[in-house]
Amino acid sequence: MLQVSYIRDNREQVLERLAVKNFKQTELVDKVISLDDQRRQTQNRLDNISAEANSAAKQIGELMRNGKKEEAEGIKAKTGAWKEEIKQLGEQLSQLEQELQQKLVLLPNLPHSSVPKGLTPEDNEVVLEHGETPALPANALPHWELAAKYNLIDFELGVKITGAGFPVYKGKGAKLQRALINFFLAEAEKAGYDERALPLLVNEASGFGTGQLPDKEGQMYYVGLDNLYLIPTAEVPITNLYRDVILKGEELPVMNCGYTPCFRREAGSYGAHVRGLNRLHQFDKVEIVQVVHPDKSYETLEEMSKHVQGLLQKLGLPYRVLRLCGGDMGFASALTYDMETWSAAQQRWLEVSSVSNFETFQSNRLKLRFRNAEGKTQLAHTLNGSALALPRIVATLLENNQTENGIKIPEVLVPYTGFDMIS
RNA sequence: GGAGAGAUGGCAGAGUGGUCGAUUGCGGCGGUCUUGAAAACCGUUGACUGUUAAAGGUCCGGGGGUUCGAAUCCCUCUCUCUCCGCCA
Repeated sequence: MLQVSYIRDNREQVLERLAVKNFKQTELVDKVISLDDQRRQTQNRLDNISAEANSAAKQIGELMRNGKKEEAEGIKAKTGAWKEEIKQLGEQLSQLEQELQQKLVLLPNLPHSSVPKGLTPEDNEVVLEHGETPALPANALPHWELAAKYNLIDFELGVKITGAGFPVYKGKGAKLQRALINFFLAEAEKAGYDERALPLLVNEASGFGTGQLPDKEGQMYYVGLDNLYLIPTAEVPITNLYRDVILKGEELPVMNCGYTPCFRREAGSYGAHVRGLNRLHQFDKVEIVQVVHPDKSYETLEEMSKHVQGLLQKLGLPYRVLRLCGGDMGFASALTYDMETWSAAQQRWLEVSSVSNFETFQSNRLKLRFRNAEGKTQLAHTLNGSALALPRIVATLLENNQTENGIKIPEVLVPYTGFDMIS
């Protein structure tokens, strides 16, 4: 959520930046400003009358105590008019505040100045490519066939238990999952992230804090009986740990990581591009989150991107880094890097991580502040990234590392899997 | 699922109609003392809004009501805790 004071002071710039994000409802900006004007005016009138009423009430109290009942009655008679007006202004005020809030949550975050213009994934900027595309044997298979051939994943069993998009991992397939999770967590810990094990169901306030609610509830599974949502990413519970918190300056940066399953409804997706592990309703992911000083957040974003790239390098996967264009970015993000690995058998790039700086967009919703050098409270910046999401990593690992004799496990994983070959 | 209790400042915990944004303790910060530290003592210490700065306004779980005046009385919702039951 953008800060109203910022919108007021930087109207032109806000409109310009929203255009980069391809945001059309620019009239909302002026609507917000005019609603805020009305809000301020009403607040001001209410404050003045309240001040009068307060002092009258005090006087009455004083007079009563001194036994001057008649004088007190005299003042009492004058208070009736205020009462009605205070009530009316109060109602107006909360009405205006509500309307303002409703408009405000519709505005996406402003993109950073380095964000390229553009509408579709084609307009994303390739920042770098790393690693060689592996040469596969002539009879190379896509991962879903490899998974069946080596008995690693059973998609049909998942359908029986739950439905499409909920695979069952078996044997070495299951072990590989566990190994990847442990490897990612160990790497995150080495990089300074403190692990959290988290609730997988969150309440409405948490959904609002990170920007999933309102408006994107269709992407989450909802447990209506208890009014809770299954998390689409660990970002939600981790970042919300700091909701309504004022951190000490020296507590920054906060660095947390966590492994969770993630649940996404992905309504309406179907077809070949979602086959196998390419897109699931439930998948495993290790997430990294940082809460940092506003001066440091872009430095931090680069550092987080480097961390994710380090993981891909250690796994020996060819990858590229994209700077997302305005049209392809998330609602809450100011700058996002996507990391994609090359899936050799499918001959396509698969997104395995997304690292974003939200600046104050989330912290404003979360009321996540820190005490700055002047001792005043200030909104902190929040960032997060996948480090990493498992299914597409598994897909590329299987495809890229297939040989005549089976699938080779990257050396760094062997201590975690206990085997170096799937055959 | 049944019964009961409760929700107040970073924490603990007073406050049952007026001078209460709120006693006190702990914690935090600053100081005195000390070679240094601890102890002791003194001072200070909520958030939001508003303003050049002030003044002023709002906030004692959320919403509504009574009253000139509500942390305090009434209604309602939500949440938490304890005991019993069930259970990993």
